[in-house]
Amino acid sequence: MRPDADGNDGSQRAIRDAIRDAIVDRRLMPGTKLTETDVGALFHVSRTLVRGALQALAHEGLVTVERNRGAFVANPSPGEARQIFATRRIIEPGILAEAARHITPAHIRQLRERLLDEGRLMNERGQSARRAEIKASGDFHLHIAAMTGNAVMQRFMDELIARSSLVIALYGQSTVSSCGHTEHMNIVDAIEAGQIDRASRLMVHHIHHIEADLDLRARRTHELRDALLP
Amino acid sequence: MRPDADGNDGSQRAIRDAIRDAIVDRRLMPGTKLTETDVGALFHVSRTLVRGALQALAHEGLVTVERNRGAFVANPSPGEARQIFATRRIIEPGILAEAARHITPAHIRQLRERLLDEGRLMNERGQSARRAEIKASGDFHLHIAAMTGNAVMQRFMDELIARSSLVIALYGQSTVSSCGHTEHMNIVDAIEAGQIDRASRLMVHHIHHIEADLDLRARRTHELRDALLP
DNA sequence: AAATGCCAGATCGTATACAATCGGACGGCA
DNA sequence: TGCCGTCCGATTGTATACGATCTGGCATTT
Repeated sequence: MRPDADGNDGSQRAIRDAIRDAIVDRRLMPGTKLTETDVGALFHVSRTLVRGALQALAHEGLVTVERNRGAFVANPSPGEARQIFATRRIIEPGILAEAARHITPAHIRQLRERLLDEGRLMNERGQSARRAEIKASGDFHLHIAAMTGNAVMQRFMDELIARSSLVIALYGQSTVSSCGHTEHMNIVDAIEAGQIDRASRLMVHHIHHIEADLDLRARRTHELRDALLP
Repeated sequence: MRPDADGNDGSQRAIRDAIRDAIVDRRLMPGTKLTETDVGALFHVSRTLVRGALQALAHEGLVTVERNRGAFVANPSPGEARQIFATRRIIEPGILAEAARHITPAHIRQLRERLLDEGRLMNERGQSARRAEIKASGDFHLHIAAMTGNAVMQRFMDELIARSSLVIALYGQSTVSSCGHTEHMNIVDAIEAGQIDRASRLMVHHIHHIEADLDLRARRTHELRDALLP
């Protein structure tokens, strides 16, 4: 089911995924220049493949490309961040309802296992634990999307979650809100109880809470260029 | 080579847009091979730019790329078509609600003007009129999405509408349903009356009707390759 | 000293070159 | 005749070459 319909073989795909992971994991800071030659040297490939990967990432919104200047790790503005979460609030309740129609007890079990891992991560401290926590939190939403069996939707969600992770890493307060985990649990409970409406409402609130835990007022840019130019 | 009078990075974008329009307008039949050299010759550019454009279109789902075989105009399966419309049914009611919060009388007037054009096209016969009608119908949905002021959402809708147009061109019956136009009018009426819930319901039904007017049972492929391989 | 003009290095945009792969045609063989 | 293996042209995948453009520093001017 995954013979790469994109047609891109390992090389370009591998580069794209590696950079994406690095961005989402925040090992690459927003605004970082992604020089084609340098990236190519790291992966032992030519600029051609790197360019392809960067263009794909630009399409996903994780990288911005400026003509004759190059590619940079995306530095989403607060406005962009709000749009991302607004989009999620529109889409995800619908996804939940659709997923509920296809759900099996096995799926529920899978979700609960995820939640256990999530809970474990929550109790750890440190950078890497926090990163893992952000990732796990996103995976929860992706797993629900996967249950719809709708590949189109799933691709949209992939993009939204990746960009959300970037935004959270950027604007998240150091005091991580621990309510996300319990909210996930509540959502699964509601799904299992067949209370889809309630689950959808919980999901909307949950996304609201994620956004509310960010500090979107102060723009954390020291790059005047993209602070002044739109 | 030529400093493209467009001013911006016109070359690759121009090629991509030209091919996209051709696909959505159905001047390029699904399954048509898009040989890099040939396309490049048409636009007087090298394969490099063509490849970029084709990869971008592949990302949008309008083109499929098979490794070592090349790019083809997408030939969406009935299953894919259903996923596209299912996604629209999930997203568009939410878009409608969001758009309603930003709407002004000027917007309503714009929508009504669109509808007049649509009505005019409906009364004409012939291939090109039908194509224009499909396009106008999609534009209606895109305009509503634009009113949300949410660029993320808008990009998703761009993709969904483009793919929908392709699907309609592929699987649409020759007897075009004329109810789409009146449904659009009813939706605008509901929005103007402030009955957002009703408008959303109408929108869902409308999308259902569009899908119901397709013949998604018989796969119209004579390409055994992609009929047999998943 | 501040501002301006100019040059050089770095980096990108595009074209082209070369290698890898595929698909069809041709011819041998049962 | 029909089938199968082999070869060749066509097309793609990747790398490299070369001109265009930007950036930053240095020298010159006021």
